[in-house]
Amino acid sequence: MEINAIPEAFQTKLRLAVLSALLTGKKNFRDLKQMTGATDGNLGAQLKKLEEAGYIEIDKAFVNQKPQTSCQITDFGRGQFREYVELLEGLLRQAEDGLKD
Amino acid sequence: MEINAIPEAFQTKLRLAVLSALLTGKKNFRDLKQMTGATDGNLGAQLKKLEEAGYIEIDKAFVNQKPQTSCQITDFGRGQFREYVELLEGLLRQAEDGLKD
DNA sequence: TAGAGAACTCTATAATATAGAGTATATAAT
DNA sequence: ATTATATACTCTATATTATAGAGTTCTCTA
Repeated sequence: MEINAIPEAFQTKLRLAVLSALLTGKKNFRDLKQMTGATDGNLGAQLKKLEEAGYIEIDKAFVNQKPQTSCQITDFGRGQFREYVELLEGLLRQAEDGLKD
Repeated sequence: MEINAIPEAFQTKLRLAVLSALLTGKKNFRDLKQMTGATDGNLGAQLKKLEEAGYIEIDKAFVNQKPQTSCQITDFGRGQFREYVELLEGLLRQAEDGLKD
């Protein structure tokens, strides 16, 4: 991953918060809404973007007679997240190793 | 730092690229323009935002009879960068420690 | 006095995040 | 049967913000 080509997934609070939440396991729409404080419309829109980009999978089903949308991060999404963190770590390390000026 | 309150500085390719570049030392306007591929107007605008937010310091002087704008990251900026990386590292670690589902 | 280079400022446009209203679907209550 | 309720949308309008690009300022040089 290049610093000049950071994926859009990491470029808004909301998408990043969703991905972060999903790192630790499946979450449903309701959970994500509560965790992020997003409105329905916005959350739906951003989830769709993350899905289209291959970062998450969305599974729709009826649970206890209620519709339930459950989301999970894909291997790709997890990998991209790791790469992103490693990129930033690398930059920080470089800087702290004293390559100043 | 909270996942729901990621600073704006980290929310666009350009600002993040500028901060990254400055981590390893001072850079002037020209350097940053070349490194990021940004246009004058856009770079100027984003530098201003970073400065207003206290992430960078901008120093204007004449060098070799030419105006030279040199930018450096502040301690605050560096600290925020580190916090941001640590936040993401923490999330990743949590996830990899097997707190799945 | 004209020209060139650097680094803007300003403004218009484009892109996109967000809010909120309305909608579909399935079930439960009356 | 009809109405109500919950969930999770879709759609559209608005607000925000990044970006491009033209024009401007400042200094020096020829």
